[in-house]
Amino acid sequence: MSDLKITVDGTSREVVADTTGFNLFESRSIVALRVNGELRDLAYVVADGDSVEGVELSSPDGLNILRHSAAHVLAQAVQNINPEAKLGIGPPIKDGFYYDFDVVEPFTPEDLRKLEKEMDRIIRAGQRFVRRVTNDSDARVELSNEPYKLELIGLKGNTDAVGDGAAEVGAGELTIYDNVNPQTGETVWKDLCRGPHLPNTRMIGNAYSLMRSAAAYWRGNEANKQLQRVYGTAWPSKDELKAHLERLEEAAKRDHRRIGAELDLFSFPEEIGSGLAVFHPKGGIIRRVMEDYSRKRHEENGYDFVYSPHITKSNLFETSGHLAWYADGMFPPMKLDEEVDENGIVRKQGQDYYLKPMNCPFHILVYKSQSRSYRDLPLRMFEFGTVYRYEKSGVVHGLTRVRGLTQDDAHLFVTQENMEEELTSVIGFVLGLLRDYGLTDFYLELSTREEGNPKFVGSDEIWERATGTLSRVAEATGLELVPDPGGAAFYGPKISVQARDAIGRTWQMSTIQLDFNLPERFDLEYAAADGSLKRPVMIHRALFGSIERFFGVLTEHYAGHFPPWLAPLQVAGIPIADEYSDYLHEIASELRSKGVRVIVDDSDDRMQKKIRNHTKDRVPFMLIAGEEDRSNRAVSFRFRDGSQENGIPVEDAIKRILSAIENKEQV
RNA sequence: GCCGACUUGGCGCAAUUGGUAGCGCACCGCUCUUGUAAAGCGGGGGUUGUGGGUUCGAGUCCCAUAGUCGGCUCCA
Repeated sequence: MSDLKITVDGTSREVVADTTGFNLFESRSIVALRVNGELRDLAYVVADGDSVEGVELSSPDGLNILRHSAAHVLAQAVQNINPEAKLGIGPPIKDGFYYDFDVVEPFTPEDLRKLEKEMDRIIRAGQRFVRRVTNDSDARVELSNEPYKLELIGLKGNTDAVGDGAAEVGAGELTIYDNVNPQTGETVWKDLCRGPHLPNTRMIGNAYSLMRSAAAYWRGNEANKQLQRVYGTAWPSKDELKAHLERLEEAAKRDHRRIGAELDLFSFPEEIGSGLAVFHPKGGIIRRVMEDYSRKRHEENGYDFVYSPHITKSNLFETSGHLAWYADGMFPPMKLDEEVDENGIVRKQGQDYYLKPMNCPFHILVYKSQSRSYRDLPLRMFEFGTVYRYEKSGVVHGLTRVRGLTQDDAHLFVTQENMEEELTSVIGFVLGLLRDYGLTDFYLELSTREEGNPKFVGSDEIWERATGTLSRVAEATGLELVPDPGGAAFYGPKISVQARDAIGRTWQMSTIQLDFNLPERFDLEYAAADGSLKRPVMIHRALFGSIERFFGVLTEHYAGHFPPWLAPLQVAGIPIADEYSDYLHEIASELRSKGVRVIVDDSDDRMQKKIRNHTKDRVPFMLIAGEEDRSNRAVSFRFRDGSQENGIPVEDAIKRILSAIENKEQV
């Protein structure tokens, strides 16, 4: 028997024929192989010249294999319980997996529990995952009862069309995985699948859980039938599963909708309508401080402040093109009917008025209100512009997806020559301001046009120039740059700033869009130095995106522990007993005279109760005073995290508070 | 928009098979008041999202509608 020369984890080895991954790796944490760059089952029989690496269960590839194998077990469990269920696809996803099924009755929570029991049984049975190569025609016969799998076979090789189904029918050979009973050798279940899988079901272990079920369109297309999707999570160990569930719990505690109610910041009265928020006094303070600071910074950076109405006749959005592309996303028009006199003469023309979904056309009209010269440019118009968008009922979500929102919107009119310079300064401005609000970890996304999609208007040449400019500017920041093909607005490409919050989630924040299209549609001009008329370029940018959304993101980022400069109540004075109220009131008036938001809690509650109340309210500074403090003209700090500093001289305490506010420090 | 679940006093929750709506917190009143996350007693407040229907009788069943939640699709 001739020896084969292979490389194992970078080291050359000679092995006998029919050697498999099982022979090469003893560690049970190796669950699959990477052979010449391709993932394979451990049962793969090595060939001469192969370069083989072991895939650790806890590696990203290993976790995907674990989760995808768990998805197969789920599918088997579903079909064991309901043989009529037809299989969709079942890929691994972040933290888990899902599998789609065509079933008559949607899954209930009780169904999920039953399915977990059945999965346990399958896992304990230690079924082997056995790869079998097949071909289109054989597979079609074998899977004649699985219409969705048949459809995928038809798409094989067309990676774009397969989409999430790549786990089933990726490039290369068509394969079926048989689940084999290790005792009898009998195939108990099978699924069209590219693999690889764990060697057997037992290795899935018990660190998995079915999380929820929901409907999902077949192959992600709204025009297709909805299948029932079951989501699960799976981990190498019970501890990791527990940690994951705790992370979900932590995220739920930070949910801005929950904190918004707890801290009395905002609400969505049913009487007003879905996606329409009211800000309560405490939320109002945070919002006003956010806005005030933004105004100040815009003023310092050469922006002009403009104002525009909330409604407009339809022609404005016809010219801009928004009505043609986004009429569905706009509130329907207010129709003013034509009035005709008794002779049939039109006395008053009929008109459609729309709530504005965008501010740009209004700013354009300001631009057009006079002849512009190159000396006027760049012209930077800023507005807290309130817009209304008819978001589909199913997508409205807290403050992050609403139907009425206020954008911190600006439109910059620049010459082609200074466009790049202006973009560079805008992005610096944006990042600096976001940092002031406490977000510090960013990356950029460059959204570009999708070739051939008619949604994108304007010439190829213009798109290339705009995209090239944005990309140079983005690269110059030194931040990580992620491409987003097809993500551009219909009128131009954009850079968006993505921020990571305190628990590592990313949020799309600011967008900066370059637009050659609207200036053309509105026939914008300026007189160049040589006297000729030229077309300016527009830059659209919103820094918060929408104030509502930014408010929501900051709430989750801080988990309601807003830094003192934003906190609705900055200082709460808590006397040990009634007798010390006056002393605290004295300190409070001094703070108040310096603009600090402060109260003294002289309610009937015990001091312990007051500490509890103001801690729950996330008040950054609690000032406690009793005899000891008063006689030393001092005060004791207590902070939201329970820590304390006692006997601080009043003057120092005041300085400390003022400086934290002034410097936007977190405490 | 689609699929599913949910909707009980300000908030969080209870109400066996359809049979007179309860609790905690909060609120109001009184009493109490010294050191770091809930003092005690008493009181008021809901007809169960809204509109229909079934029934002798509905918070509990049916239909519609609004809103919320979880997904899918979408996000200028």
